[in-house]
Amino acid sequence: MLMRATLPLAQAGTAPAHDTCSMCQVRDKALFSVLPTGSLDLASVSIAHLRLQPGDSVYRQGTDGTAVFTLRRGIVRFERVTSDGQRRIVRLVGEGALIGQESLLQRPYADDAVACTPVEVCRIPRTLVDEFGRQDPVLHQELMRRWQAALESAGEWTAELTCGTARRRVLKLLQQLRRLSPDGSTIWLPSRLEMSDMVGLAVETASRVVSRLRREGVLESRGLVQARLHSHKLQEALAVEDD
Amino acid sequence: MLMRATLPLAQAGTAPAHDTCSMCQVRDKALFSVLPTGSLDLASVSIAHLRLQPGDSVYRQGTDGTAVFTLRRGIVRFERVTSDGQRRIVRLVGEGALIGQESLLQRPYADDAVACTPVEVCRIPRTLVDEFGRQDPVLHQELMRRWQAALESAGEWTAELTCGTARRRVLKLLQQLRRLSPDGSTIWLPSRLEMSDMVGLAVETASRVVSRLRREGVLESRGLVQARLHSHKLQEALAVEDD
DNA sequence: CGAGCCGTTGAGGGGATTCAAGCTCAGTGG
DNA sequence: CCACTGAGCTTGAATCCCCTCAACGGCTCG
Repeated sequence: MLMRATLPLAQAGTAPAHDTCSMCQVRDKALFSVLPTGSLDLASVSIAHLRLQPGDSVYRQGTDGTAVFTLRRGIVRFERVTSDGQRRIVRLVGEGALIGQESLLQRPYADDAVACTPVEVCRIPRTLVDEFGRQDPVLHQELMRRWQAALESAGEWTAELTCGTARRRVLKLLQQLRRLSPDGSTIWLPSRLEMSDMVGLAVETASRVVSRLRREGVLESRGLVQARLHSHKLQEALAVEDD
Repeated sequence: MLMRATLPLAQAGTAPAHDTCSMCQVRDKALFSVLPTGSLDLASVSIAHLRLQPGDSVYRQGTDGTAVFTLRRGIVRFERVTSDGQRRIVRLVGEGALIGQESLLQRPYADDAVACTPVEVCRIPRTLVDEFGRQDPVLHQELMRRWQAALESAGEWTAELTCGTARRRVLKLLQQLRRLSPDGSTIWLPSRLEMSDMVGLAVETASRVVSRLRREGVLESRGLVQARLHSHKLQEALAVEDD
């Protein structure tokens, strides 16, 4: 539930973050990709590398944020509790995403950000972003791009995942999950409870739909949290559903 | 005080804005509120003031945007068409909002932006924002704040308006509409079709719920598109609904 | 090995949709 | 002046999809 170990990369058995920023695996997707490589030596010092297990929070809604996070690996969900006490998952993000941007505006975090899969994030202090921002205004441009991407993704979530039949919603969700998976065909398969909170259905309904999709060969379970997804069958099923 | 603007979008005048920017009625809410008053004389020249009727588009999804808009009066909705051909309204904004920010990133508009009520907007060319941004970096800060506000509002829309019973969704929608109304008790009452596209229900269901709320005294119609809303009864009804 | 969690499946009921018919109201033209 | 028309709102009846309640099996873990 709480943030697990704040393991620097050094303790995790790899080289210290110090010299890894400039050769980061998600370097080209990350926030600082717009900066010249040289700047990153400076950055590495104050950036912490964290690992989280599924269910761990990156941060909690309402907390005063002092850092943004770059998602290096895994999937993170944004969730909040509605006024009638239901949990709703309002968006998912994958590798390369920047999360907790509101902290740059000195606002409290708007949602809970929770690891869906094993996750690695880089914790970037707000002050560091401010500093780089003063030096190189192009960083602001990049930040705005991130915000816009988040906004568009939120719009699509609302439009595609919150209406239509149970079957269609789940199919659309699978489509989303495929986009978030680095691997093309193996996806993270959320628990039925998580799925139900994403698409606004009862747990049992989600289970029924998934079971049927499995029988139809759209999906093959690979353990509890992974599945092999047959994209063409998915598209077929969606095409039928969409008329 | 208010200027007459030309009706058709294409030939909307630029001239009259000249002396109004610095004494704009939404000056303190608008994007340029962060700039010193003096700067605005410059701004007024290229800013056009437009009037739109309900149903008119501010801009269309996919269009290459060259301008952002400040909403001076009225309510604007963002809508898109889902892959199965349904229209979905994903967010509403009211007075003082900045819309079409994606144009600042030279991205096409993400949704259709449509006037819900009679609307007045100021069309601000991208180049003008760029220019001010170079002069005064605080403008970027303000833009980011706007993006974050939009994102949070989108999150709440998804969380509160897309699940639960029909009655609860409509009640929550009324709550939103009250927030968007300058007047505390008289709100814009969307058509049943619009409501159904906002909360993801059938038109008939929306109609049934609204009729019942009217019988219960939560709502009193004032013509076709306006209603008097009894806030305390609304809160009561929501409290019951939320357990 | 029992407890607890999660997933699955069945049965039944309820809320929303669908289909359909009137209704009001504004605009139109005879 | 008023019938005619069409669009939007309302309401009824029947249907269906999803929710709720419930039972059961597999799995992990103490």
